[in-house]
Formats: sequence, structure tokens, C-alpha cells
Amino acid sequence: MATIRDVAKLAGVGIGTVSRVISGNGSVSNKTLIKVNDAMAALKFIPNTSAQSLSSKRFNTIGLWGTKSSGEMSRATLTKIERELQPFDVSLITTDGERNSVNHPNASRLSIDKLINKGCDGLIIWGSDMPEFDILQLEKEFPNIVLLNNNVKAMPEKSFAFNHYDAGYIAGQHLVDNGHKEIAYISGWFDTSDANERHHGFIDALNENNISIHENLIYRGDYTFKKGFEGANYLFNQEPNFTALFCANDQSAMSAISALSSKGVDIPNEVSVLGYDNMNIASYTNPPLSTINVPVQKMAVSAVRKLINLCYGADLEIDYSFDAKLIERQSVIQLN
Amino acid sequence: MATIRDVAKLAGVGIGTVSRVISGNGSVSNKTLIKVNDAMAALKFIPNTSAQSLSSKRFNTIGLWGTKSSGEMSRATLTKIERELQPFDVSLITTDGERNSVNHPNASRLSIDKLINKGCDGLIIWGSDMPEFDILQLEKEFPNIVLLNNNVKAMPEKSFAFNHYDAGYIAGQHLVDNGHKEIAYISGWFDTSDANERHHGFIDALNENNISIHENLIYRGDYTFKKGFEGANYLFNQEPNFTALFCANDQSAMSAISALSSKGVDIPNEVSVLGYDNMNIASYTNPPLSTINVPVQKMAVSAVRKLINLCYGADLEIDYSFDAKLIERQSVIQLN
DNA sequence: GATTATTATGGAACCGTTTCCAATTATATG
DNA sequence: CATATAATTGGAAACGGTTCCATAATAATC
Repeated sequence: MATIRDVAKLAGVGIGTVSRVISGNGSVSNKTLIKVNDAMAALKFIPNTSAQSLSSKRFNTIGLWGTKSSGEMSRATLTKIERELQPFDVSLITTDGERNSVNHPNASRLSIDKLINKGCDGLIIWGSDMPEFDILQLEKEFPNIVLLNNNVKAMPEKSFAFNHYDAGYIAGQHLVDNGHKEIAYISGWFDTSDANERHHGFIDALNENNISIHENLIYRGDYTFKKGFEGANYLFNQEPNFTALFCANDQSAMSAISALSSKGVDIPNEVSVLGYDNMNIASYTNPPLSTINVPVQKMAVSAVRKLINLCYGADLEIDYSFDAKLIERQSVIQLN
Repeated sequence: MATIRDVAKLAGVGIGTVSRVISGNGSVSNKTLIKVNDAMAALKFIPNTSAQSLSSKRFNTIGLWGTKSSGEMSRATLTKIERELQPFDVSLITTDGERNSVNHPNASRLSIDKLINKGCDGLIIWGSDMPEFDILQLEKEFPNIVLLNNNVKAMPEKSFAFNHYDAGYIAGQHLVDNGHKEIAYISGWFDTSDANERHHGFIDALNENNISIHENLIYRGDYTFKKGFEGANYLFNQEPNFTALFCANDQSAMSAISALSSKGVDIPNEVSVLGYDNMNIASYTNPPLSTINVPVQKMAVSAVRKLINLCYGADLEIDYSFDAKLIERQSVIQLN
């Protein structure tokens, strides 16, 4: 493996000069530039990243920290992130991070420190699994972080999150607008701020229209197909009179539709179903699922761009508008 | 940030000794071990990975190379891989690799070299996007590779793939066994060996039972919901007489069911549908989807373990049995 | 053409480890 | 107890870059 010294010798220049052409910092005359480039090509020279990082303290790597419960980040989103990084020649290290627990009250911070020590210029903290207090503390010590799917008020520039309250509200309003009064609801976990916001937005929309949702018509799900299926069955057994069902994500909506359909319930004529996320799958359920669009990829891209600005002094424009949008398909009908 | 020299000074030992306790290579007496550990703790010493890699040529990192067309690797599988790596303290770098093309005949190899140069001890090559010739060449120069979802005959120990021929055969046989003679088929792309094997297994099973599949009843899909939906519509318009439909993956099966159901076709009573993959979704379609189980995660885990053996001289047991298994649910019925 | 400002260049010192060898100390052997 | 053997230990040298400073070459100015 050729080193910078080999190149310098072959090109007949000093090592400093070679370093300058590699990094592009510092001035090099055109003649020497050519000589050095030729020598590098001849020797198939490839700079050693460890040596570069050791002496420059730059790693050209960012870390993605998230836990299982951060949600299902699709491979597509991950690819999107990688693509965004590629032009800057920075790589992505992913981790399966840990949440704090009674036994390990510092678990998340420790797993993050591990990532940082591994050699990351910056970090994407994905999801809301890390307590806000810890995030603020972390940011003091290591400012190159960006939050994806989490909103910390004190860090507006670094938070890339969707307004789940508004989205939940829109969902509720849509069902009300269509004349539904008996509304059932399969929620997600309540241990993240997302879930709470969406929940409150939804409930508030109903309440402001003087509709209250009966306890029996709320089922605590967990975003999985499984719970959507079980939830729909449960609700149907409890009180089969509801005319609309809101699900906290498309996966549970899809399996809820299956569950109800297989019991002979006609969707949407007997029960309207509204999902949340607008995943690919939503267009291909039967009937096609009305849902709330959540621009995951857009948020991910913005977060990455902000991080690049932070880490590498770039000045990319960042889009912070992630609006809730209702996608009307055929699973919700007007009640007459 | 404390260095090894600070630790050495505080502990009153030489730097070599400190290095030995960090790495665990070489012998250290119990007394000094304690002294050094205390000093490290007092200084909150964390070894600098760049320096370690520079001098040891070990990176404690492996790369995952795959292209968009490698298929949808779920976040769950990725997490599984990370988990498998964690006990060995090795990180994962993911890339969105490139396929060869007319304009870039070396694209895949170049993107792999980039990964290697970044600092990987080994590589998971995921999918069959890299020509076999290139893989063999790569392995000569960089033997620490493992193939996931690809089978190169000359590298049996490093190939972790599913026998798609057998699986396709089982699928075909299952439909035949249930008395189906008019069989439709939504395929995947034909540009990977997977797809071809599955295809031939399926066709062979039919042929050996003296059933031939009409050209009009084959639709070339691409594994997406979209093509599954379109394919089912297409087939139904062509010749609505088929009694069974085989789909190359569960996603297209799911959307095919939706498409047919929305046309008023009773699944499974009028048309049986058989999927492939056994994704989570398969249990929650309506009706629940019969399918072929593909043990993706199990293969991924085996591949990782093999790679750990290769890179770090470990001796983990590797499971190479990835058998095709039919999962009978309710989307295929016996024709009477 | 002399003087000054600017650009280009070489290379020592440094980044923080690992590794190897020589030296020391402890342990075993006869 | 002397000697052979094994276990510990210190630290120089090396890994392959970047950075900074002193110096040389070039361009600009009067």
C-alpha cells in the first residue's frame, strides 16, 4: 500500500505538498498538482483514513442512534440518508442503541458515548427514547447532534419532527366532518411524545365537536399488525356499533381492516377506517386506505443536511416544513 | 482527553503495559493490572480508535454492501445484525452500493473498494447484484467477505442463501396438490439468480405434473405492492378463469388479493393465492396468506457469525440449513 | 530593476496507539 | 544455591497522515 511519502518521492515533491493536494487545503501550483496526481494514480494511492482521522480529528462518519422502539425505519429511509451523505463522502454507522432502564439508568448515554468514541463527527438521534434532560446534557458536550422524530423545544434548529398534534386533530376532524359520531380508536404506545400528541390532537378534535369517545372504544395497540388485528376484534366484540375507526398507523389499520372484513363487516360502508403514516401499503389495502401523510423521508433528509452543516461547516438549505396532510382514498365515507 | 501515556504515568508503569491491559494481549501481573485499571478509571481514559486502527490494522468494523435492488432488508434484520455484532464490539457501516452499468462497468467494485478503504475488517455482500466473476476476484484480494442472499458455488462456506428452486417447487406442488390446473403467476424481476431459481422450481413442479402455464397467465412484476396490484388486474382481464395465483413475494400477493377482492373475486373460494417470504404482513391479510417461509434473519445471523470467524479468528458455530417451508394459512383451498 | 506582497513548497513534529526487543524479575529445576 | 526457564516490563520505533513554520519562487507595485 503506497503512502504519502512514496507519492512524494515519485512526484519529486515534499510530503506536505502531497497532503495539500489530497485535502485541497493550501495552495498548490498547477504543475505540481499534475505531477502529484500522476504519481498518485501510478501508485494507486489511497489515503489511509485512520491516519487521517488520527491527525485531523475528522472522521467523515456520522452515527445513527436509535432503539428498536424508535419505530420501523424502512430500508428506503436509510438508503435516503446514505444517498444524502454520499456526495460529502461521509459514511453512516448504525447502532442498535439502548434505552435507559431501572437497572441501567445511563444505558442510552453510554451507548451513545460508544458511538462517539468510535469516531463520529455527528449524530442523528432517532426517536424519542432518550430523556430530554439527557439530550440537553449531551448537546452541551457534543453539539453536533440532530433529532429525528423528536422535538426538544430548546433545540428548534436541531429538531426534525412532525406535528403529531395537528395531524391527530386533522384525523379527528375528518371523521367528524364525515358525520361519524361513534368512533373507535386503536392507539399506539403512549410512552413517546409522538403518540401522546397524536392522541391529544385526535381527542381534542372530537371533543371540540362535542363528541366523546367511549372508553370501551379505545384499544391500546403498539403499531404492529398483530395488535391492529386483535384490537379490531376486541372493539367489535365490545360494541359493534361504531361507524369509524382511527388507527395510530397504517399497519394496524391494514390488519384491522382484515379483521373486520373477515367478520363480514363491509369497509367502508359499515365502518370507515382511517390510518396514519401513508406507507406504501396504504394504497393497496382493500379498500385503499385513507390516511395521514407523514413525510418521514423528507424529515430524514432535512436532519441529515442540518447535521452536515453542523459537522462540516456547509451551508445547505434546510426545509423545516413538515405539514400534516390528509390523503383521502376510499376507506372513509360520508355518513348519511 | 487522556492518552495512554497519562495513564502510564499515573499508574507508574510503561506505556507498553497499559497497551497490554487495554488489548488483553500479552501478560500483565495482577498487581499492575489493578493499578492500570484504577488509573484508567480515574482519568476516564478511552482508547482512541483511529490510533488503534492505524497501528494495528484492525478496525472493529464491518461493512454491509447492498444496492437498492438487493431487496427490502427490514430494519428488523439490520437490528439483528447489529445485535450479533455487539458482543464483539464491532460496528456496522452500511452503504448504498452501486450496480455495474454500461457507463460504469466497475461501479460495484469501486463502491466496495471505497467501503474497504474506509476501514472494514470484513464485508457482507448482500444480494446478487455483483457479477460472480467480480465476487471471485474480490475474494482473492480481500477474503473476509460473506454473501447474503446469494450463492456462489465456488464459495460454499461463504454463501448464505436460500434454495429458491426448492421453494418454488414446493409452491408449485402445493397448488397442484390442491387440484389447481389453471394457475396464474406474478413473478419478480428476472435479473437475479433468486428470481430465476424460484421461477424454474415453480414451473418444473407444474410441468412434472403435466400442467403447463399459459403465457397470458404470467405477469412480470417487481416485488412491489404496485405491480402486484396491477398484475392481478391484468391477469384477471386476460383470462379470469384461473383458480390459483402464485406471487413471487408477499407484498405483491397482498396487493393482488386487494385487487381481486375489489373486483368481487372471492379469495380463496374463487381464486387461491399463494405468497412467498412469510413476512409479518402475511398473517394479517384477508384471508391470511399461505406462503413460503424464507428465514431471512436466520441467514443474516449465520452470515454475520461466519464473518466474525473470518475476521477475528473466532470459532462460532454456523448454521447452514435454511429450508424451504410451506406455511399453510387460509388463502389456498382444495379444489373439488 | 529594486522592493514588497503573495503564492508555493519542504519537512519536522505530532496525533495516540501497537509491537517488538532487550532487560528485568519471578519461578522452577537439579 | 546456582542455573535454566518463564513471566513481566519499559520504551523506541512504526503506523500514515495533517499542520505549521521557515524558506523559496513568483507576481505585483512603484
